[in-house]
Amino acid sequence: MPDRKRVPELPIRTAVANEDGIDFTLIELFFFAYRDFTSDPDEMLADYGFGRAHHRVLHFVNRRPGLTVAELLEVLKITKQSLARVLKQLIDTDHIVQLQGPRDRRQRELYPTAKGRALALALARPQSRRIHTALQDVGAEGRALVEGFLNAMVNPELRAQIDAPPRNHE
Amino acid sequence: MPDRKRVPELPIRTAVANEDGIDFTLIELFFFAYRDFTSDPDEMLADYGFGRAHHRVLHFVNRRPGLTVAELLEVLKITKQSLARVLKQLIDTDHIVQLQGPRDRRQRELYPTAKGRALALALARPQSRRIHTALQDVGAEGRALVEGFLNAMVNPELRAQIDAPPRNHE
DNA sequence: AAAATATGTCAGTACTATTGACATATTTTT
DNA sequence: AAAAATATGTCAATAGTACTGACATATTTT
Repeated sequence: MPDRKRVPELPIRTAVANEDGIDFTLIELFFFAYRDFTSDPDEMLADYGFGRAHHRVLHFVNRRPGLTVAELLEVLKITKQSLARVLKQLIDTDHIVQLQGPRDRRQRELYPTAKGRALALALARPQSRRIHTALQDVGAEGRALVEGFLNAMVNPELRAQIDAPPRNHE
Repeated sequence: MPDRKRVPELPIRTAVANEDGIDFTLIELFFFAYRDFTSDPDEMLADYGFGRAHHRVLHFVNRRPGLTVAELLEVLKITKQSLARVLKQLIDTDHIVQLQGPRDRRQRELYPTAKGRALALALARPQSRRIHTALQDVGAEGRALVEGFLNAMVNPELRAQIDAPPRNHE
């Protein structure tokens, strides 16, 4: 009868490389790049008692002023319960205002205030600077290519949403 | 005497574009790209009762077998209390084993098991496929450029860490 | 008038992260 | 040899972001 006690599994001492056609290099780089990309605004947000979720809401409300709560949930892919606390805080602190929908009065259109616009720009500034620097390192023709790459990384179903150009409202 | 009651802030109805030299397009794309990039493994991990943190630990232990707990904390930039639960679960489920450091017996070297290696590869597969497809859309010469871009997005202090090629241990 | 929709809210839970405090084993310094 | 520093582990409390499920209200559609 075999030993049913716990046999320690054997350690594998060889590193995974880019084997099996798996691109570990870019997987890892993407992780580091995104982490550092979000680190600058994260630090600034802490001063307001805000987190990354507030940034995202603020970003999209500034990009698509007048979007409804439902549209925002759709873009962010979160539930309304998750949004509730964050949105309430942004409204209470006068970064965002809600207006009753003109056609459908059940809807709440979301707009940034001057304060909310200013914060969104302040948060985006270091991120944009980082991107700009990274693109310089890569040559001028790189921008279109990087944009194409990032775009192709997004699920196809969602691309329509993204391509929708930010519009001014009413 | 001015009204001290709450005056509703005025809504701004114009969308932020890529004004002030701020690259909102790429900021937004980077957000969507990373979200979808992590969505495939996230779904798989749910089947194990694991989260994204488990994935990251598994990834780096497979990439740098034999790294110590302190080295792992340094790479992930989290605290040992955050790591504790996740690492314990991975050890209890035989995805990772700990060996006493040969030189310094206080250290715990972390190694993947066959099971842990298999899971790491399974999680990386859809991510790699996504990257591969995105690169195809962008042309063959694009890969080096994308790698350069992502690399330049990382904080310079950390680049040494990344460039350290995954090594086989002992 | 009834059903569907848009929003808001309450309650409970999970995951990942934090800080602070303390314990143990081991190595380094004095 | 004793003291200090280091590597790891663990306990407790807290925060931020997310989830599901349930229910309430106002409004629009059927």
